[in-house]
Amino acid sequence: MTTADVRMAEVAALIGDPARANILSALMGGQALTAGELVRAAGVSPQTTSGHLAKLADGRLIACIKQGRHRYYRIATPRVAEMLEGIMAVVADAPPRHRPPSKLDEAMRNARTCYDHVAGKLGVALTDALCARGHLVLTREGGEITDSGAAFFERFGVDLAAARHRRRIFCRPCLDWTERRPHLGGTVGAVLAQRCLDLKWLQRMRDSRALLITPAGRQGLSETFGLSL
Amino acid sequence: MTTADVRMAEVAALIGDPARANILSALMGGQALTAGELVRAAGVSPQTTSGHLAKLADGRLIACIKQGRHRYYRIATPRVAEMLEGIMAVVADAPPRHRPPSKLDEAMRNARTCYDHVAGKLGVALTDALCARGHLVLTREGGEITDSGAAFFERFGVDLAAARHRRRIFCRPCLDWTERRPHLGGTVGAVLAQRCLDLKWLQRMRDSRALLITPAGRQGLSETFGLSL
DNA sequence: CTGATATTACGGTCGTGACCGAAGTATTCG
DNA sequence: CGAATACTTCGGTCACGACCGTAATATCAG
Repeated sequence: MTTADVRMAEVAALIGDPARANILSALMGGQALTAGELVRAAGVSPQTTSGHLAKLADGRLIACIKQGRHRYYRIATPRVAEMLEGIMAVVADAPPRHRPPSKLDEAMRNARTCYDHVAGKLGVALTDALCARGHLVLTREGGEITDSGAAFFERFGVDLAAARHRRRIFCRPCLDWTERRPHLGGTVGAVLAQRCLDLKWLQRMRDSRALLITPAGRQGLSETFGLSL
Repeated sequence: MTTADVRMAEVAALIGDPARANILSALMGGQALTAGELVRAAGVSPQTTSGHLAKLADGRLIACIKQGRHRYYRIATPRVAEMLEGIMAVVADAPPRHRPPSKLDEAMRNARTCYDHVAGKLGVALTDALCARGHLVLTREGGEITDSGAAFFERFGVDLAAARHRRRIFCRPCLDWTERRPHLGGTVGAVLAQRCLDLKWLQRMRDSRALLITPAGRQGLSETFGLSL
C-alpha cells in the first residue's frame, strides 16, 4: 500500500531467511565477527554466506569494516538490535508448539549475551538480585538505578556517570526468550556485562552467544550478588 | 542454529511478504478488520488473501473472531504490535534511498493511528504540546505523566487512574517513521487517541490508518493544545 | 427454499531466490 | 616472488511459495 509498508516487507524478508537469521542471531552476541565465522553460524557455504552478508549490508541491517584480509561484520545500529529483540520477544511468548529441547541450546539457556548485555538464567538472576537489594527498580516500561545502586556500581568498578551520557537508552527491561521474564538491558546492562567479562567472571564461547561462568565468576557472583550457581 | 533462530526466521518471513505486510500494516490501525477489508489492503485476490490470513493466524501474529458471516482479524497481542513498530523504526531511520513521495501517503503523514495511538504530524505535535506544558516528560527510555498532566487528563475527560492498572506499558515514546521523532505511545497514548475519537475530533478514514481532523477537532485541538492545524 | 455475499479449499502455473561449484580478487606470509 | 588464506563474483540448478481460476462451504436476506 504505502511506501513504508513495502520497506517493512523488505526488511522483514531479509530477516526471514534461516541462514540470514542465524547470521543476525550470531551478531546479536555483540561482537563483530568475520565473514568466516559467520559462515559457520549461517550453516551454508561461504559463497552463499557472502551473498547473504551483501544483502544484509545493503539493507543496512549490518555494517562491515575491512581489516586486512578479514571483513568484520556487526549489527548496524542499536535500533536494529532492538528490532531483533522485539521479534525474539514475540517468538518467546508464542505457544511452546512442538518443543524438541535441543542440548545445544542448554548452554544458551543458562547464560548468553543479548546484543551487549547478559541474558538467560544468569541474566535474570543478576537482575533479580539487583532489584532485591534495592539497587534497581524495573517496571514494564523502563528502569531506574537507585542511589544505592549507583554506589554499588561505583564499588563494582563501573563508571555509570560516564555511561549515562551516551546516546543509547540507559536502563530498560529486555524480555528474555528462554526465561520469559525481563532482564536488565540498555547501557547499564551493557556496562555490567562488560565488567563481568573484564573480570574474567564470564567468558564467551567460540562461535556462540553462550557465556561460560568461570570458577572465579562463580565465586565473585556468589559474593557480590549472592547467586549460587 | 538454535531453535529460537529458526522461529525468528519463520516470524520474519511471515512479515516479509508484501501482501502480508500490507495486511499487518492495515491492522496496525488498531481496529479489527474483516477479511474483505483486508483483501483491499493486501492488494491481491480474496483467495490469496485468505491464505495469507491463515498463515498469519497460524503464526499467532493475528487473531480471528467469527461474527456472523464476517471474520474479524486483529493484531494478536500488544507484543506483536511493538515488534512491528520496532521494524518501522528501523525502516524510519534508514537512508531515504530513492524516495518517490506518494500522494497516497500524504494523509498518512499528516495524522494516522499507530496501533492504538496517534502518529504523524499530529501525533508528534500533540506530544510536543503535552511536553511544553509540563504535563508529560518523555525520554528515550520512557515517559511519565506529571501531576499537572494527571490533572489535565482528568479535565480532558480521561480516566488515567483506571488506565494505570492495565497490563500494558503505561507511557512510552514510539518512534514516528514519518516525522523521525517520538510521539506518545503506551496506554496513555491509547486513551488520548480514544478520547479524541470519542469527541469526534478525529475520524478514521475508510480502509486506511489515516485520520481526518474534523472542524470540531481543529477547534478543540487549538483551544486545548494550542495547535494551529 | 433461492439467490447473494463472505470466505475458504484445491490444483496448476510461474517467478524469485537460495544454493553450490568453479573461478576470480585481495591480502598476508615465507 | 609464489603459496596460502580470506572472501567475493559468476553461472546454472532447483524448490518453495505467491498467485489466480475454479469450486466448495457458510451465513444471511427475502
